[in-house]
Amino acid sequence: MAAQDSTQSSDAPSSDLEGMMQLRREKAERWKLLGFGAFANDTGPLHSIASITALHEADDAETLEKLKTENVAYRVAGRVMLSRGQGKLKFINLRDGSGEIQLFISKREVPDTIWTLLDEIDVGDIVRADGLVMRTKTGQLSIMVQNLKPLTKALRPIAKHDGVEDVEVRYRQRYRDLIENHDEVATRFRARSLIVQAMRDFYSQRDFMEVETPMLHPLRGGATARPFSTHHNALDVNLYLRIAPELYLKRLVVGGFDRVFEIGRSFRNEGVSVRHNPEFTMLESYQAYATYHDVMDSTEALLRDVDARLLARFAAYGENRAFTFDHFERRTMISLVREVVVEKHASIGSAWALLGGTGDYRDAQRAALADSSLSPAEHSLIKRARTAGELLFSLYELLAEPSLTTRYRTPDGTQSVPVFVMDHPLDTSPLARQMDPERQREIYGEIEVTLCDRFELFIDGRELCNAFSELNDPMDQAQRFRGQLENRKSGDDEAMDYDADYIRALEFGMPPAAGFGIGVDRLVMLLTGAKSIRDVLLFPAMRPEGAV
RNA sequence: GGGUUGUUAGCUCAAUCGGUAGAGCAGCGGACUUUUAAUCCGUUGGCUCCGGGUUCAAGUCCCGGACAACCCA
Repeated sequence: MAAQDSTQSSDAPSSDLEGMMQLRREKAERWKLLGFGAFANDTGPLHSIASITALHEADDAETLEKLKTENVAYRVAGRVMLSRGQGKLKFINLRDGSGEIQLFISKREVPDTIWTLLDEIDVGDIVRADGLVMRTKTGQLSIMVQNLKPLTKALRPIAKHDGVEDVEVRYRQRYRDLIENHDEVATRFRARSLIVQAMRDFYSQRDFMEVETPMLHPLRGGATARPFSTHHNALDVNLYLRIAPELYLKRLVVGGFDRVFEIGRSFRNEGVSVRHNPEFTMLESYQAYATYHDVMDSTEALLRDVDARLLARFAAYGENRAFTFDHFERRTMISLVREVVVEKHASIGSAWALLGGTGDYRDAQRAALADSSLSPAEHSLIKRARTAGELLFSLYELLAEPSLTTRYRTPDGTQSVPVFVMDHPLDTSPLARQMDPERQREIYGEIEVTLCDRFELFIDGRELCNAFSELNDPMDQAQRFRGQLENRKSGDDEAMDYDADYIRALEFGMPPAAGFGIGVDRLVMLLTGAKSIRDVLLFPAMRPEGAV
């Protein structure tokens, strides 16, 4: 080929990264010599690849031959993912946002300029092609190219298979991860988008209104967690990034929006792990004139509905599930603790009337501290309990919660069954409504712990949802806020602030209501089988990169 | 915070007891008109994560650091 003698000007090595990039820059220059821009943008209207394959996947070669004579032409654009030559033929796998199709290029069928141009097209480049649909001898649906226009030169090489595995590169350079590990990664983020859309639809269909409340908060509230701090210069005020939208959403319920929900980011200034990212997405909903039992029902409906929508589009995520949505267990926290204590920690059980023994929570606390099957760290958490409720909660977290997955399974033992854990101690739930004392007496008899109308949902070892009937008594709420301040004084830096405006809102009267929160990232992890939260966040938090 | 493991070509990975840093793919040159990770011939490419040390000799051993994964708290 005569052109090459004059154009192979580079003496850079053709194989290290800098050499490859240099060669690609030179190829971009040659696009210009052939009359094309290296970064053109006038593509005109295009057909999506998926629409073409959907339309013609059933057509046999003969039918397509006929279409060819009728000049049914298509114009597509996308990234060159694979390319192979066969003498005067060239095959290119082209991918756009909708799918992939093969381009069939014959020297006979394209202008000479285009045939020459093909030498300057690399895997990774973005091109536009015009042509007719056809089937190759082997039956592969293809576009027989009549014209080709290069659109964007990729200066960096991509791996055509064996995509990058290093998780650090995958998270930092997500664009590259999406290209090279397309099937796994792009599919999972499409699934995430669908899941969020399905949740939105679920609430919209039930007459919930979607709202957006502030992310910059003057006070810490709505959850117990360490916040990020920032400063507003013009107002000269310190602000926190929200740790939860809860208190603002309930102000809206006061204002008469009986059903609201918000999907959005919250921020917690804590460590990163496979289950934690400093910014994460929650959905919170509030429904006036409902109780936490109503919300349990709608939670089951939500999860089944969202999952059905997901599997209708991405069936593969339904295979080999570690959990089921066919059946949900509802268990009280006290019964869960009793179960475990009776089986494995009899000394604690016999020490506390609540769990079937004789004494009060201090006796149980002493028994737990003497229980040598518990680790020093577990002992220190138990030691910290200052009330019967706090001790119950600690025992639940330490003894009952870890075994939910193994304890509650389908009859054949293959899948874990979701468990609603109900009726938490009041003193660990500063925004929840106290259980009606008569009702508590009916269910539990005379017990040492004051309970509230709350549940958390656990699925396959993960806490997914948190919900309660809302506390709407302003005097009670004010007292709980004061309790939080006491906790702060005694060293709890996750305690909430006293929110006087929220109390004022409650003084105008909030209808009885139930609220609900679900971790969207964790739900996506669960439904798509992701092991790390970083696999469901497009750009997970990373330590800043050194030199690029 | 502690422990374990890892970091070698653009990508995926080798390298025995401390003894010349390799392969496949990608790239580059060539052949090929129905390929599917095409094939065939030829070929280029390395600050072995960074900094010290031991040694005639270090990807390999020692010390320190960066980053990551996993486990524990």
